[in-house]
Amino acid sequence: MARNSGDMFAHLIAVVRRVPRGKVATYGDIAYAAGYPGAARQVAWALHQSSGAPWQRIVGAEGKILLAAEHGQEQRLRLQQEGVAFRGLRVDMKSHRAKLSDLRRSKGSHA
DNA sequence: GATATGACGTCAT
DNA sequence: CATGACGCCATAT
Repeated sequence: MARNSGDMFAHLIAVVRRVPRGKVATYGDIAYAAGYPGAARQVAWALHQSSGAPWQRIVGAEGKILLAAEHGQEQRLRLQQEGVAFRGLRVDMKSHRAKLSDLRRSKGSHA
């Protein structure tokens, strides 16, 4: 089976869209949860290519915002508006990092 | 097909 | 914590 990049982006974006409001995920987490460990860079590409996805909820490792200055400012503002708390220049991942088990597929644990 | 680039991640210094 | 280096993978030229 081919697994073309088109499928890859679709899966990546699907996972991105699963990140709940008020929470965030890292590029690596998205790639891993989508089934493409190591494709963290492609997550960024997927966000470029797609529109409508909650790009603001995707941050770098340790909750660091990687976007360029102005866009980074916008991302931070948007996250704060969603209720995400910051710790210096990073998101308070300790409280706002989405769980991989929550991103993998809906369903999941049922209690 | 090769080289350079990028909203990455981890490790070493 | 900042910088440099390497690994990873798709895109642009």
